[in-house]
Amino acid sequence: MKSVRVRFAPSPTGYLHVGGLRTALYNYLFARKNNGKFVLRIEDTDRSRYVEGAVENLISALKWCGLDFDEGPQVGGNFGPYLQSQRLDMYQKYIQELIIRGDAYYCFCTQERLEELKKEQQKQKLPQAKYDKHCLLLSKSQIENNIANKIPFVVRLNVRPNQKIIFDDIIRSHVEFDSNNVDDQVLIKSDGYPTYHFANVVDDHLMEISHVIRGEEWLSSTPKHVLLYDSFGWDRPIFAHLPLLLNPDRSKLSKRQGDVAVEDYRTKGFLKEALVNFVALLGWNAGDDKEFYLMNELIENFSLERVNKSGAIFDIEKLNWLNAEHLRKKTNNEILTMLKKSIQQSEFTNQNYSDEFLLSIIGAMKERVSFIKEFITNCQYFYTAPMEYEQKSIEKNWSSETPNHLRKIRDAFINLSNPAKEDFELELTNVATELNIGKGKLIHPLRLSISGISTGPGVFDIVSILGKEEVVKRIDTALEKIK
RNA sequence: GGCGCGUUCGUCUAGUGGUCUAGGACGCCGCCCUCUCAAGGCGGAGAUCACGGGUUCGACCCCCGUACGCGCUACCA
Repeated sequence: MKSVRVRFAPSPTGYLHVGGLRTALYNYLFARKNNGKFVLRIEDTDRSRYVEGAVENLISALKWCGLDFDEGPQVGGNFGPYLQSQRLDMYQKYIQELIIRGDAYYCFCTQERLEELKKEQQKQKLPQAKYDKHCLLLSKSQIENNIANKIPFVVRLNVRPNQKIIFDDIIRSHVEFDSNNVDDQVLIKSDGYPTYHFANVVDDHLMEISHVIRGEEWLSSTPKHVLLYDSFGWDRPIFAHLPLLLNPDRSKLSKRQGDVAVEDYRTKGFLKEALVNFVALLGWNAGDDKEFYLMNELIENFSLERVNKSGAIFDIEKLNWLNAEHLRKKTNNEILTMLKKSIQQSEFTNQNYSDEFLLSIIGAMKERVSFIKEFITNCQYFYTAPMEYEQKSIEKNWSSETPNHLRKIRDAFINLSNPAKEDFELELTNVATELNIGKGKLIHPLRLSISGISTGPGVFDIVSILGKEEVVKRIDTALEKIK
């Protein structure tokens, strides 16, 4: 069997789209699973759409996601260059072959004539607007003359009528087109650059790509590519056209309806593990109930045969859940590193917290957060004393007796030397017994006093993390502030 | 309009002719645990398997048609 070589071939229009990420990921998984090569090729044949820095962005987004490629820009390889704009001479060479063979031809039609043609065809209600092969009739000398006179031209694919174009697709199985419905696609543009359709075929062949795994939007133009392979006498790669990623309204996933760039999710605080896991499951599953995957598990289990046919809506709720799942699977030390980074970007950037302190927060909050930043936002009281107290909790838990109760707790705490969590709890239990009231009557006001809110880890966890001095101080403050 | 592809709970999906009175997950609701909030456990609501015809003893699964959705229809990818 031919060795597996796949490619991700984005055009450098700015950023890595999550749909692009999924295409890249499936290519990557397929390559790794089959001990093949994953190559990155940049499809920059449209000079008008080129965005400065886009290639670098693409590569860094790919890398962030953990998709390292074996060949491509920056890393090189034996099949380069990997930027199509640097392969122009190769396209020239191959287009000549096609022209000589009559499978492609020069076309000197002006934009105006083309537009008129289209208008006319629409007026006649022709089933489809196609180029009319007008320039196919040009004689050799006319062509030479035009070229000599520097009349702009394109080169078109010469599609022969009344042919069935049939190809197989791993995901869609058998697909059939009638050549009468295939337009004489422009292969070389008037600026000398190839179109996607031509460059893609030449490059995939030259780069010995074994499997073309790409989005469904390419399915309709695959007959053109097949015609090209056949004309050159090249082996066709195995095709696999992936279902599209959709907006909540089922249209093709786009900006406007939320974030589409991998970078957006990164800055929002999503873990790369969660994004990759989530995107992998959009259109693929192993056939069992497993939903939590690490990259190596995806590689182990992935197969193109189990990719779905229908488009999938990008549902952020499930991504959130997966993010929490992945976060909980991380070690506290891994989280510590991320938390420190997050603190640097927060209002507490100037504070100096010990690793030990932060680690104890992580231990207390790990089950209660979905995002790293929530280790700060969901429990600000660990970083700064409460400025205000949740009104609802005051109404519910604060009575005229409460100040006296709290004073007793404070006095009990203050005498403790080097107390552990259990010591605080014991003292509070004693006070409750002495007062002949339930512990809850003490716990809730205590929680409110030291945290300002009514939710969070066990109150004794908070107390021991904050420490005796700080807790006593906060109780005093609360006694003053809460009337 | 033409061509192509698709259609199972709100969403992601399992399902390859009898095991489906359709399973799981997210989300939602309830209960348990409990000092709160989570996490966890248990349970619930939620899909006439787009619709209509076939084929078959039997169809979510096979065939045909219809509807709807999406994609392509560029000298963009």
